[in-house]
Amino acid sequence: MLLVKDIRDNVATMKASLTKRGWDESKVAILDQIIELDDQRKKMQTLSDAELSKINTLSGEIGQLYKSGKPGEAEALKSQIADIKTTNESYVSQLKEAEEKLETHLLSVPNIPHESVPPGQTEDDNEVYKEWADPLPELDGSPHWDLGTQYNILDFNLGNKIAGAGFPVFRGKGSRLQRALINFFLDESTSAGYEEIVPPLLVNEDTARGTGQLPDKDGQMYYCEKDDLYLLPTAEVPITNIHRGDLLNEGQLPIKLTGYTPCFRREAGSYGAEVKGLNRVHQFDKIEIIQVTTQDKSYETLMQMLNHIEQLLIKLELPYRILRLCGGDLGFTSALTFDFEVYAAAQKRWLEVSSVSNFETYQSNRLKLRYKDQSGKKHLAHTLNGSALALARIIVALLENNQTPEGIVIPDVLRPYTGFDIIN
RNA sequence: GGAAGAAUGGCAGAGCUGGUUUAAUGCACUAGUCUUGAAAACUAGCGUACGUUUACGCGUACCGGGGGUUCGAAUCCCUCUUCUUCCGCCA
Repeated sequence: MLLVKDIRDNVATMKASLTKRGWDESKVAILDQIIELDDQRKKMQTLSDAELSKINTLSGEIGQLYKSGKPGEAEALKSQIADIKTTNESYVSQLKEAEEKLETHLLSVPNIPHESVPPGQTEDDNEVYKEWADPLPELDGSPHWDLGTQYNILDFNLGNKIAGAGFPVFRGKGSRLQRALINFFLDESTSAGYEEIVPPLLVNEDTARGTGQLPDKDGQMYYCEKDDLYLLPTAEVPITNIHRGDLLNEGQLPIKLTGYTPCFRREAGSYGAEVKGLNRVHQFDKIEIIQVTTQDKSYETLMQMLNHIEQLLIKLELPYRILRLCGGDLGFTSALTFDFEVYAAAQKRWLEVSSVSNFETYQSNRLKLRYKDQSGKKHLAHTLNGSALALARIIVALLENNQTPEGIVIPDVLRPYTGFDIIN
């Protein structure tokens, strides 16, 4: 959520930046409405406060009058208060109305794109930030869904039977590969200084609101109505909320957290090759890295995280490229996002395996996550997160790219974790 | 799942038979005095948010969350949440 103060100070530049998300003149006018609503809110609060102040003063006098045995005069003051209350009720209802509208308006405005974000509507307009320099692997191998069946490591029909489409079952060496990747990624995170967290997999409404999944992505989360809990779509949600409401000292920053969780996504409306096999599923495993930083360090931190993720792909020996998302493809809450894609050689397509974002103060404003600088002044923190990495599609690339007539070759770096060097 | 009790500022802990509570007191913290320095002692300061003011300041709200009674609520009532203790169940 944006801050009204920032909107007031930078209306013109914010409007210009929002056009990168494809917002036109009529849409950016909401910023003017927000300022007007805030004016209204302030006006009504001032009026209401004045009435409440009168009531407080008179109530004190009534107390004194009763004490000094003048109940008659006290009664007279009571009737005065009744009138003041009537006046105040009108102010309060106008105040509440302005506050509610202001909140609704603010929630409907996405984060302001960073200056480096390219304009554009769709993923085709994303900027290739780093291209894969070597030639891409060329092979006439099987797609991963066939390999999964061939080696009996991945079973989609079984998933259908137990849960439904989009819930794959791993077995045997497939399961072990999964566990190996989780442990490898977590070890890499923790040795880079991230504290490992095992969070709850179900979260309450306040938590989902804190990181911005609510109200924006309501339909994407699984929801347990009886208990009013949401299955998490990403570990970002519970882990970033660890510091919701906190006032930290600058010395405690940066806070670096990591965690492995399954992720649950309802993911409406796609078809064909896009969702075939493991390309898009309702449940997948992901290791997330999260940082909370001071305002001046966050972009430096973003590049650090980008580098961390890049090293993982290099160690796994997978062809990858890095995209800088254009305004139209940028997530609602993000100011700047880089996507990592790996090349799946059999499908001959790029698959997104990581997304690294700087949310600046957009999340911390809702989270009320602040820090005190050395002079004691309070600032909203900057929050960042990235996948390091998402498993399902990494497995796709490993299976498809590393297939040989003898079997699927496991990259060196994973062998201590799998305990085998080939799946056959 | 059942019963009883509890939730107050960074921490501890009064207030809880409704009206100088602008939430006592202690600890912690910050600044100063003293000291070669430190400790101790002493003095002063010390919650959050919103509004208002050039500024000093002033106003309003906040005692787990929400609602109610009242001229007036930390205090009374309702409700939800969490914690503690006991019982039941259980990996």
